[in-house]
Formats: sequence, structure tokens, C-alpha cells
Amino acid sequence: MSDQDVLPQTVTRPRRIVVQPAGHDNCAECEVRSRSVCAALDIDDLSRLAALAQQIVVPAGQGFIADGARAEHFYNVTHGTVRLYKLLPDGRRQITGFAGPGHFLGLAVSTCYAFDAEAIDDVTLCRFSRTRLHGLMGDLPSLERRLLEVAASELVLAQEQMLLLGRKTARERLASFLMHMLPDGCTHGSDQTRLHLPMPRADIADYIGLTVETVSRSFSWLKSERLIAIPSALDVEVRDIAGLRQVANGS
Amino acid sequence: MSDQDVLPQTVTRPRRIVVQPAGHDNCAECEVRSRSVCAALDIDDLSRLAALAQQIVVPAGQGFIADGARAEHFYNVTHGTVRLYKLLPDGRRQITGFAGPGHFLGLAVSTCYAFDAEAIDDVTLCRFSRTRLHGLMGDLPSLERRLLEVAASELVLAQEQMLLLGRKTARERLASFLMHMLPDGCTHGSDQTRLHLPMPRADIADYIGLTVETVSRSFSWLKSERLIAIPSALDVEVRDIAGLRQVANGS
DNA sequence: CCGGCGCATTGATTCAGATCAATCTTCCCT
DNA sequence: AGGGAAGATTGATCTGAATCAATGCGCCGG
Repeated sequence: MSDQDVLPQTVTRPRRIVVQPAGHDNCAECEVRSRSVCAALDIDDLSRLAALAQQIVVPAGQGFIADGARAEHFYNVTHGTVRLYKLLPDGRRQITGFAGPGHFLGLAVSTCYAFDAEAIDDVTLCRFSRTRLHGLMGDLPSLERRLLEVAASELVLAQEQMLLLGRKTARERLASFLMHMLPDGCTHGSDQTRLHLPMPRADIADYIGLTVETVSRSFSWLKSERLIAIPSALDVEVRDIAGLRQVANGS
Repeated sequence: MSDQDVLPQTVTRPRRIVVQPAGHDNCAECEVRSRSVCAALDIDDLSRLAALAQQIVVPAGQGFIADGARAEHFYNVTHGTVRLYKLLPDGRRQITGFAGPGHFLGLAVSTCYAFDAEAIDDVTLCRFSRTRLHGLMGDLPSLERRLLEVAASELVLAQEQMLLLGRKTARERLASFLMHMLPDGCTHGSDQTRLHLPMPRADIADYIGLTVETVSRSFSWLKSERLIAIPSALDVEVRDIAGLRQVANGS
């Protein structure tokens, strides 16, 4: 046991954030482009955007945006899932959102970020200089328009989350959360009801304003009501979408 | 008592929403212009905006935006205060924000509103056609830029509210609410600590996710701690801003 | 194959805030 | 001035979720 363990942890994954310095001309073939802000741009404009982009890789558990730090970058998630959260001085945490492939991060007006961001699993991001992207926005009104759309739809989501946090019961919160996690378009009909949750129970708890125990009990309750099945903790099968929606909206 | 009371209520205030059809060239002298999105425009552009504007007056208690209705207008508050909220089918209400003079309303991406809006006191608004304002935005990038700023700062507020609703205690919530209500710039220093709340206790309760009773008890507690004084229900005097901030952030 | 560590579940008990129930206050309206 | 209604406060009790406390279940490393 006296080998080269110079670091306290024994991790096989990359421990530090990796920045792919350049050579990133592949925006045109980016698999998340259609879902991201980049969808607003045609091929020519895209290359101007690509010139600003760096690819960065963040290992699971690592933070890459810190509350209060100067906001020098925007990010676009290409792989993996990110948790965005705010902390109280005593450590209480509220997760304000999860960002998966295609999501845009860093829409702060102020010069500083007002939240933290951490990789849940291994995450790959496109990073843009804030000032340079701002400059580009003057030239590319469609990009700015797209950002406004993104901001407005985030706002709608935030308002739904306020309703959830302020007025829903534990079971209603979990049901609402699962409904939101369902891929778009399968909220109606009973197709494609398999669901993989990238985040652990503690993250769900801090997102919907409960404790881990209450989340677990609510999962068990939904299971006992035959609304879902839980093949493994991170995999949920929605058995009765309509029923789940009923619960989510207060029976 | 058998006079002309053809309506169930006996109200002296205007009962219906009044639309001032036109003659609204006074944007240049608008007293809320500097605080509103209109601040982004110079005098010439302002007149183009003014051409789209209608002034509407909404009596206290009246709704003027309905959840699910087609989103045909944007609004700018010029006088009074508006409550924005979402309802659950069984009537539980979450107020997602209050909008006072200068505030911009209607930033929905979708074709339909996803919230309700009601006048708290008598409210005056500037109303713009959604489609025409969208058209104007193409010509006036500074307007679009300003809207993006507004949306981004709303988002920051929404995230703080999620932290409040998900993780703060009753006292912390009320203290946070009062801190937010303080006019900008008086969060530090002990000047100007008088505060008028336009909304009743029930609205505060539905905003910070509590019941009226708990709001009232929390007010009494803050008073007993000498952090505030309550000359009348709607008037609060902040006695100890630093202390109130401490409570707001979890002692 | 076994041991241990990190997460998830389940059970027992407590507690902050909801609910139920009186007052109290303010301010119209007559 | 007086009566009443709407809002606010205060008190008594209840309850849903938090907290405290064991297990249970994979999964990885040896």
C-alpha cells in the first residue's frame, strides 16, 4: 500500500477539467445542434460561432461554474447532465435545474454568476467567451432572437417549478418531476415510457424541495399505485402517464 | 334603497377595464420610461413604439391576462401593482411575481399565456400588440437586447425564489421577501427604511408558499425581534436591515 | 467469493407549519 | 356615530414531511 497514491482519492476517471484548445470546426455535424441555440444559425454563421468555441470535458462531480465568480463564459452542453444550484450559507441546497445535451448555460445579465454548476456524470461542453459572443450577437440577430426564446421558455419552466415548490405535496412533486423528465411528445399516448434518470435521489430531493427519505417514500408510493415501475434506482418505467399527470396536478 | 343598483356589487371604482384608444404620444414624458424596456430607445424610435401603444386601466381586483388564453399583447405597467400567478385545478395558488411601475409583462414564447395576471390596486398599463412589437424588434435590436436583459434578470430572481420556496423556513421567507421589497440601493446603509406593501397578507402568503396565519406569525416574530415595526398592516418600517438580511440568509 | 463503501429504502419519532377557531382592527357605507 | 364586512392577528390542535436510526442492495476491488 505504499505505491504512488499522492492524492487522497483513487479515481480512474480524469480528475481535472480538460480544455480541448482548438480544432473545433465540427459545429456543422454537432449532434446537439438542432436542439441548441446554434440551430438559429446557418452554415456560414455557424463557422463564425465555431471560431469562438472551445470544447471542455468535466469529470463527474466536478464543478465548473461558481456562484459569485466573474461570468466570462457561456456554455452549451453536448454530452452528459449538469446540475445548477444555489446554496445557503449553512449548506442547504436548492437545485434550480438540470441541463442535458443541447441546453444553454450562463444566461446571467450581471458580470457574475448567481449560481453553481456541477457535472453529474462526465460532461462535455462547448464554451464561448461571453464578450465575444456578445459582440457576435450584434451581427447575428437570429442568435439573439433564439436566446430570447430560450430565456422566455426557461422562465415558464421556472414559474411551474415555483408552483411545485410553493404549493404541491411530496407525491405531486415527484409525479410532476417525472412528467417533466419524459422526452417531449410522449406526454400523451402510452408509447416510450422508459426513462433513465442521470441524477441520484439526493439531487431529485434538492430539486423538488424534499429530503431523500421523502423522495424515496414517494417513489414507493407511486410504485404501489402501479403508476410506475422501478427496475433500478436510476431507471423508471412509467406505467400510467394519464394517472401520473393526474397526481402531478393534484388528483 | 330602490335606486339604480342594477349590478350585484356597489362599487364606486370603475368596474370594467378601460382602453384609452389612442392619442398616446407622451411616451417621451412617461414617468416610468427610464425603468422600463422603453429606456432602450431614443426619441425617434420611441415614437414608433408609441404608435403601437394603447393605455389601459384595470380596476383593483380585475384580471387582465388569463392562463391558457392566446397571447396577443405585451404590457408595461405604468401605475399600480399586478400579481402574476398560477393555479392548480383545486384552487391552490402560487404567485410567481409582483409587477410594479416599469415592469414588463407577457414574455411568453408560446402562443398562449402560461399564467394569470390581476390588478392588486387600480393599475394603468401600456399595451402593445405582440405581433407588431415582434416586427418592430427586427428593426430595433436595442429593444430586443433590452428584452433579453429583462428576461435574464427575471430568471435570476426566479432562481432566488426557488431557493426560498424549496429551502427556507417561514421566518427566512418573510425576511427575504421584505428585503426584496426594499427599493434598490437601500439594501446597504440604514437610510430610507419605510416600506409600503401594496398587497394583502394572502398575496404575500401565496408568493412565499405559506398560509396567511404563518405569514402573520412571522411578521409578529420579526417585530418581537425589533427587526421591523408595523405601523399599519400595509406599512412596514425596517429597523435593522443587516439583521433582517441575516435572517433572510439563514441566520 | 467476500468485504466494504455509497446509495436507497424502510421504520420510529419529532416538529414546523397547516388547519380550525376565535377575536381584533380598520374602514366603509348608511 | 354605528354596523358590518373584509382583512389581520392570535390561540389550540393536527399532520405531512423532516429527522433520527436501522437495514438493504449493488458494485467494485482484492
